[in-house]
Formats: sequence, structure tokens, C-alpha cells
Amino acid sequence: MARKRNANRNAGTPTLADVARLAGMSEITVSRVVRNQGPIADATRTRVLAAIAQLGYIPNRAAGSLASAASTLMTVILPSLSNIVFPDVLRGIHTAITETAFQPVIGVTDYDPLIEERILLSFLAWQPAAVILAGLHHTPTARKHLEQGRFRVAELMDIDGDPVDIAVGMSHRQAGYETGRHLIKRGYRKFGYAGHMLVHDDRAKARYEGLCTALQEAGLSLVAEMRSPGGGSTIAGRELLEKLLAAHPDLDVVIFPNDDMAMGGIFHCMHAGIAIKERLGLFGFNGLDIGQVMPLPLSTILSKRFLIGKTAAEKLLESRERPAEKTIINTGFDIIEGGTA
Amino acid sequence: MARKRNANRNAGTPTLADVARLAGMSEITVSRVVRNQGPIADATRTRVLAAIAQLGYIPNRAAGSLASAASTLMTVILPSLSNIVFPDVLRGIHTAITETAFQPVIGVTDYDPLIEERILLSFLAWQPAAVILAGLHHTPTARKHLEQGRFRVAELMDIDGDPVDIAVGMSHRQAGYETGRHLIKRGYRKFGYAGHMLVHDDRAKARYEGLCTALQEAGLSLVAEMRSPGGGSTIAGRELLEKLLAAHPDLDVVIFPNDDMAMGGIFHCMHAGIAIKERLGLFGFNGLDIGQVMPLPLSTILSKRFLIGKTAAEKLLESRERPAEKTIINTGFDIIEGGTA
DNA sequence: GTATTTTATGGTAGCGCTGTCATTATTCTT
DNA sequence: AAGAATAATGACAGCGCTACCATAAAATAC
Repeated sequence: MARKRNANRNAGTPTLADVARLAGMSEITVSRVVRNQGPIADATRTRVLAAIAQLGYIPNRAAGSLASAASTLMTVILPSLSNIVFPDVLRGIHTAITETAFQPVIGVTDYDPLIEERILLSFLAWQPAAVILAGLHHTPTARKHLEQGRFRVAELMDIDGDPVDIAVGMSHRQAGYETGRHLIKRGYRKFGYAGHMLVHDDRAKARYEGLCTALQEAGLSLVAEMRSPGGGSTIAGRELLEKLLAAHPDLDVVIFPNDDMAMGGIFHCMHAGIAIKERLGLFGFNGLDIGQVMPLPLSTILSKRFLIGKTAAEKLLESRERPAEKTIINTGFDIIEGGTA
Repeated sequence: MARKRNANRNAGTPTLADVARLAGMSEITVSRVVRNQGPIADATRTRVLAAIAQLGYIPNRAAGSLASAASTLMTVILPSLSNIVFPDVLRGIHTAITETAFQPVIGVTDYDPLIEERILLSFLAWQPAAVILAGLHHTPTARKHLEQGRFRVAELMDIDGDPVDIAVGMSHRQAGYETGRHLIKRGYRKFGYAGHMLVHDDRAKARYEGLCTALQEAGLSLVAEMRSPGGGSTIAGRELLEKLLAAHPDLDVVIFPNDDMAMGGIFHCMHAGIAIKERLGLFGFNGLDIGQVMPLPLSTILSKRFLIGKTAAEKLLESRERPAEKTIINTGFDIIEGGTA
């Protein structure tokens, strides 16, 4: 019976109708006050707000979403949370939407496009207002949904490719290339690469390729490379550099796919008494704070993660509609000369 | 007119009714298949799943939530994302729920209980299945909602207090106390504290108080303390230690509220040529990886952040109902002796 | 002073799904 | 073989809200 159902639910949860009754207005008027939409007389607004406060009314967003076929949720799907990089992006997003009605729903893919697809579909069930993901590479199914959905899409970090709507990030290929150019200019000639095995980390791969291109153009090539089977942690960087140098003691510079690993490299050198920069150059990527506070600041490339997140979210807030044209926002990067290469 | 409305929405979004029609079943049966609920004949399930696949049906969770007065959303409200600590917690939560239907919605409070309250209320509009927050201290309004809501509540990090339902964490007061005992045992006598000004960081405060208690019991007290106006970053730790030592050169050990600041302390000593441990002990909190990989591993306390997040989420998954009794899960902490104190 | 626009409010019909109660086939008891 | 329990499915109302249209009152136009 309907009454039973009501009894179960309504236990102390006031609805629009309750507010309307108390304020002596219709439901739709209360709804308009709540949503700040349409013309409302000041007196009416005051009365309604008083009733809302008195009852402690909390709007039911599920009902609202259902009725309007739209929600205030912003789907954020990131590859990882292990490293501060993506929390930084998330922080940027949060900063942009903190004063808006948007609420971020988070998914983590572990760099796996199939997991990304699964998470995306499960989140689309909420009719999100916008979707943010990392990178430009998704499964065909995911891409299809992203293109056909009634929501805006921002793809972060990477701009080397064809975005669905909006891409915000930097060219990782170029970053790798500039890294190579920079180090060649500094006089390094025997390049080593100490990477990781995250096969789906497209951006690390793009930087690697950019680096190789720069070397090639200068008639050089990687003398040695190794990849740590785990991930890209500091400890992995430390151990990997040790192994790399054991096999190739003649290297004069080693590039890491991120600052965490590069710092591990610094620690190995400190421990093994290797003169950083003079005897062996070390170069990272990301420009983490900690690398810059060290007595010998890490030479690296500053990626603007917070800015990427913030810019993307702001761009998504600009309009409710999908943009007619694709937009690519290049947040660029800075080479931090540092003291290690 | 209804037709117009339909036309706008239905643009390519199949509903349960569409699936039911195609499969030749009733809507409720399709719903049961989707939710894996109730007895369904194998043949029926197969037929329905085929229809779902054919149409690319995605259930509308807003409608489902409205009808059932329950959602699959898990509200996660954290103080900050700037430091890896809370992303670690979030990672633990995500690990626990990744194979379930739960989806985390994230809020960040900047350690402000009023912002926490605002975020909580806005999230309750989704009728979440569970709420996770940090700490045991909330505004009265927030506490009231947490106690009366139709969802389970987990309060993380801290267990010194009275939880709503479930608390998962450690005693920060005890951690501070043990820090003091440990350093006294090591022979340190002239204690300095290099903190920050996050007034709402209750846990740093509890550790500080525990430390003071330990000193007092040994007839000692803090010789000097300073607080950096910014936050608890590595650079702040480095600058603060320099200032602290300039004013109080006789200190023989300095405690920091977190590893980030303590590492800043290490860097200052390295730069200034101060013999760490012999001349000046340094002690942190958190047990971050990076501190342990340094040539001189940081002396600190390992807080089990990932475990806290994971345990809490698992506990919340155990039952759909609010627990009859309060539960406190102490994940404990480990003193890492390290090499800096 | 009437026509037109603007401002403020309400009635009503769903949105897409699930809870509740029935109903019919099937299997198990004794 | 009749009765009881179980398995499998369906009808239907309604969750709480908002889009859509309509209407009344006030302001403005000419």
C-alpha cells in the first residue's frame, strides 16, 4: 500500500510539498526559490526560505535530476591517486567548482582504458553535467558515449591528439623533446633512461618518444634504458639507477619519467658518492615541490597540474551546452634548470 | 505537452521500458535482472541481458534512487588534498569499493567544520548509502544530521572521542606521547617544536599535547616552538627550522607535525652543515615513503592511511543498516626509528 | 484608457525506476 | 493426490521534483 511506503520514507524527511504547505505557496514556487530561478517576489522568497530553515529541508537531488534529466554531478575519472599529480589536478577542479552547485564523483582507473570505460558507464547513470578524464585515448565504446552524451567533456593532461570537446594540458611529446635539447645543450652525450612499466601511461611514453627524437636529431641515441617492474616510486628510482649504472657505468645523464623516481636517483648518488651533475646528470618530470626544496634542487619540467584541473573545470562551467567547436588549451610547461643536470 | 518533453529527452537514451519491450518481459523483471535481485529464470536473464546489450541501456540511477530512497553513492569529505595523506585514505576507500556498486563523491573542507557542514548537507541531497569524514569533531548541525540520517557513518583518522557509528584510526594523543617518550629515551633534552597554523588540524594538536604531556612527566618542557603561518609544507619546514635555530641554537631535537616539514628540516641541516641526530634530532609524522628512501631515513611515526580508508569502507559495506553499537577500530601506528633522531 | 509587455505564481503531468502485493507455474510434502 | 511451499513473473502506484503551459496582476507603452 502506498501509505506504508510513505511511512517508511517520510520519517522526518521534509519534502518540497511540506515546505510549500508551511510557506503557503505552491511547490513550484518553492522549487524556484531553491534553484534561484525565475522571478520571485522578495516577500515570497523570504517566507519560503524561512519555511525551509524551519523544517531543515534538504532538496532531493535524485528527484530533481529525474525531473530535469540533468544533475549537478561532475564525473572525474583519473588514472591514479598514488602520486600527488592527480590529487593536484583534483584540487584544481575542486577549487573551480567549490562555490558552484557541482559535486565531483571520483573514479580511478589504474591507467586501464577498460576500467575507465566501466567507470564511465556506471557514472553516466547519474546523468552528469560534465565528465573529466585524463588523456585523449579511450576505448571506442567510451569515446562513443563521450561524443553522444548530453554533457560536456574535458580531457586533461595531454593535448597531442583529437579531443572530444575540450582538452587542457600540455604536449608531453614536446616536453620530452625539450628535455633532450636542453640536456644536449648542457653537454651531455651518454643518455640513459630509467622508466617504469606502466604500459598505459601514454604521457610518459610520449615524453620518452620526444626525448628519443631530440637525441636522434643530434645524432645521438639512448645508450641504455631500464624499466622498473613496479611503478614509478622513489624507491624504484633509487634501485633502478643503481642497476642501470652497474650495467652502464659510462652514462653521463639519466632521465626519469617523473620526479619521484628522479629523487630516488639523487638519493642513490648521494649514497654512492656520485657527483651529481658533474659526473652524472639527473632529470625528472613534474616539478614537485619537494624536489625543489632539496639542497640540490632537481632539474625537471614543471607540469601545471593544479592549473590544468582548475582551467578545465572553469571551462566546463562556462556553458551548459556542449561546445560547437573543439577547444585545446595549452597550459604549457617550464623547464626548471635546477642543480642536477 | 508530454510528447514534447519526451522528444527532448529520449533522444537515443533507452529506458527500462524499451528493454522490456524488446525482451518481451515486464519492466520489473528487467529491473530485477539489472539489480541481480530476486529469482530469475536463466533463459529470462539471458534474453534481458541481450536486449540490454543491443540497446546499450544504461540504468538511470536518479530514477532508481528516487524510487528506492537509497543510492549507491558514498560521500567522502576530507580536509585537504594538498598532502598525499588524504589521497592515500581515498585510495584505500577506492580499493575497498572498486568491485562494488558504490561510487565516491568527494568534498574538501580545508579543515573548516563550517565548510564540512555545508558540503555534508549538499551531499545528503543524494541520499548517500554511507558518509565518510575525517575526525570526530563536527558542527552541531552536521552531527545531528549524521546521527539521524538513513546512512552509515565512518569517521576516520582519529579515535580519541565519541564517534557517530564507526571510527577508524589511531590515537594521535598517544602518538605524540610516544614520540616524546622515545626521544627522551634517546637522550634528547632540549625540545623544539616547529608547527603550522592550521588551527583546525585537531590531530596535529592532539599529537602536540601528547608530546607536551610526555615531556612534563619527565620534568621537561618545550624549550621553543614556532609555527609557520602558511601550511605544513617542506619549504615551510626548512625555513622554520632555520628561524627556530637562530633564536634557540641550544635545541637538541625538533619535532614537526608531519614528514613534509621534517624533510624541510633535514634539508636545512644538510645545507647548513648541521650533524643530524648527533647535533640535532629531527622527528616527523606520517611515515611517507620519500622520507624513508633518503640516505638518512627520517625518524617518524607511520600512520596507516591506506589501511584506515580501506578498513572504514569495508566496514561500511558489511551491512546496509546503521550499526546498533558504536565501533572503534584502532589501526595503530609504528615508530620508525630512522636515522634522524 | 486600452493594448502590450513584464512579473509573479500555480496546475498538472510526467521523469524512469522500484516497493508492494498478486498471480501463476512448478516442486516438494506426507 | 491434495495441500503447502517455492520459483518466476507481472500490475500498478508513487518516489519528489521540474518542464511546460496557463493565468493573474502589475508595469509600461502609445
